[in-house]
Order: sequence, then C-alpha cells, then structure tokens
Amino acid sequence: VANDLELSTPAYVVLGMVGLGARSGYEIKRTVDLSIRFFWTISQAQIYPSLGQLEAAGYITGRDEPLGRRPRRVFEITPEGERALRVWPESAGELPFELRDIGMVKLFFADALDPGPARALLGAVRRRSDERAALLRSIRPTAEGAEEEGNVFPGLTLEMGIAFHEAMVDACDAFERRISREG
Amino acid sequence: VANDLELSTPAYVVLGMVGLGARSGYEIKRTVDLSIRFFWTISQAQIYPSLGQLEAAGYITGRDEPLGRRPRRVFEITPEGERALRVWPESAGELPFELRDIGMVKLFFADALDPGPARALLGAVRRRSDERAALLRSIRPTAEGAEEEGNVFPGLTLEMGIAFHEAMVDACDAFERRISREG
DNA sequence: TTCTCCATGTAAGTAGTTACATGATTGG
DNA sequence: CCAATCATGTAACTACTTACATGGAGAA
Repeated sequence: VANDLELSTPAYVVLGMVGLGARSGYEIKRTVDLSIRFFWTISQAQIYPSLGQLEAAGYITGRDEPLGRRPRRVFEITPEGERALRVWPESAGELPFELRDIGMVKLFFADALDPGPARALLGAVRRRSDERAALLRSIRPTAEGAEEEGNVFPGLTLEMGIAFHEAMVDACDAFERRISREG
Repeated sequence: VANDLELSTPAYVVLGMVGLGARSGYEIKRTVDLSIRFFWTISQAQIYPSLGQLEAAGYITGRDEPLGRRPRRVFEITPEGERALRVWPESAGELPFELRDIGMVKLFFADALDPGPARALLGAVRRRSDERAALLRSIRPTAEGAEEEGNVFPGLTLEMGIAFHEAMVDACDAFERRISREG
C-alpha cells in the first residue's frame, strides 16, 4: 500500500467527503455544494479522476452498486485513508487564505466615481455580504444536527463565514456613517 | 476609438492602477502587491499583455522613457480610459466573493482528528488571521495618507480586511471557549 | 410525457502561475 | 564588486471550469 503519497487538495477534499459518508461521485459533489462551497469549490471533472487516484493509493475502496440498470460506483474510506486524512493537517506548513473579490477591487478604485455610483457600489457590496450572512445563518440548524452526531467543526467553519460577512457589513456601515458625517 | 470593449478583470486592475499613477508595468506590479493583493493578485505575465490591450483600445497611452540605457515604457490613462473605469462598476451584475482557504477545509474535517492536533490546527488558523490583521493594521498610516489626497476608498477596503480577520479570530476564540467548557 | 434528479465520464478551453531569458542601475 | 532593485517580455506548465455525451429512475 502506497504511503505518504503526494495528494492534491481536491483529492483530500474528496477523501474527506468519503470519510464523512458521501458514497458516490455525484453525492460528493452535492455534499461539497451544501457545505464547504463557501471556502472551497470542486467540479465534477476533478472528482472522478481524484476518486481513481485515491483508490489506486488504497485510501478508498470502490465497488459497483447499480440502482436498477443505472450504473453507480460507491466508495468507502480505508484505515490507510483515515490515517492519511489525520496526517494531512499536521504536515503542510502554510495555510494560504486566498480571497478574490471583484467587489473589493471596484471599491478600491471607487474614488474615481461620482458620489451616486460610489454609494450604489458600496450598497451592492454591503447587500452581498448581508445576503450571504443570512444564507449562512439559515444553515445553522443543519450544523446543529451534525453537532449532535459528533461533528462540531463544520459548525465552526459556518460561524466563521457568518462572522466575517457580518464584519464586512459593519465595515460598510461604519464607512457610510463616516462619509455622510463628513459630507 | 474602441468603446465598451470587453476587458478582463486583470485588464481593469491594470487600468485602475495606471489611473492611480502607476507608470510602468513594474510599478503596477509593485503597487498591486502593496495594496489590493489581499483580495486580488496579478502576475507580471498578465500585466504586460494587458498593457498592450489597453493601449490598443485607446484607454492608455505609452511612450518610451528609458532610465539611462535601461529600457522603460511609461503609461498614462486617457479620458476614454477614465470613462471605462467609471462605467465598469455599474455594468457587471454579480460580484462573486471567491474564497479558497485550505485552513478552513482542514478545520471542516477536523472532527476526525485527535484533540491535540485539532487544537493545534485551530491555533494555526487563529494565528494566521491574527497576524494578517496585525499586518493590515500596520498599513493604516499609509491609507490615512492616501485619504488626505482624496482617496478614501482604499481605506475602506483596508478596514474590511481588518474587520473580517478580527472576526475570524473572535470566532476561533468563541469556539475554543465552548469546547473547553463542554469537553 | 416530460421534468427533475441521479449518475459517470471526458474533451476542450480558460485563467493563471512559474520559470526562464536578459540586462542596466544603485547603494553599500 | 556584489547584492538588491528596476525593468521587460514570453514559453511552458498547472489548475480548474464549461460543455458535451449519455442515459436510467421516479414523480407529477
């Protein structure tokens, strides 16, 4: 069995999702879209090759389990896979926080704008974070359900998302108060 | 002169930086690294082709201005370029907030970890945001300098960055208190 | 019957980075 | 004289997305 293989982050995400009980490629994609999509995305075209890699490495085992005549391949994590998943967070040194936000870029250049459009842009960025925070708050019951089954960390990442979008809204409000005070 | 050309975001970033007074490709890269790099990055290999596009579109004008025998090409924004930069934020509908954070992904899966490594990971994520917030706070004097010259929006994006990293730290602390109380 | 969901897989394209290639200037 | 900085440009590569291709199952 291969050990300490160099796996890409998408492959670890797939491994982690299989570890949490996602069985098929399709289910992994759906689970990602319902959980970590706010800080990590993955497309179908990455999932199926990753599944192949992970199986070749002995980190998951797959078997055909068609539903009627519809083909389907389901996977389970192996003990080596669980070990790899536990070792992963310890290994890597750096934890890059990569943010790509066109809204903030536009705001950065907004001094070139007239007051009206500038305020509109600020409002759009504020609204975006406000809506995102509301969406994340609506997921809280699901996270609380997971906590009762012993998974407390998904709730932490959810609270982080809520916290930073609320912080963005607050920063927009503070700025708006300041510019309307100063004229 | 070409109008309402479809420019990519990197090209608008380059245009915006020329508008703020960055003259050469090298200076644009340096300015990006000192300002918007926390929410947008750009590499040299994107800047020089963008400069060519922008000049072809009539949004900037360039002329050779070597320093001694060292070749150098400096650019200025044109009135059309300024107009394009003002129209840009109005046009596009969506403002995607793209976050890619391996730290949060690892935290999401951290229930599979032993308590020790899990706490270490939480500490690493907390420290990362704490350091980032401190770095951003250290930039505040520069932003205040820009404000006195009439550029108030760079200060807003700086405060947003500070706010959300402080919010991440708070979320980590709240979680740590909770698990030490319950565990 | 028709829409949505379940399900897998890949080819082609886009976006971006890293590394290479080159060389002058400035400051210690 | 050596290191850091200023300066431009591109080829090769990596990562990722979109779109295509296919089709069964279940519900309305």
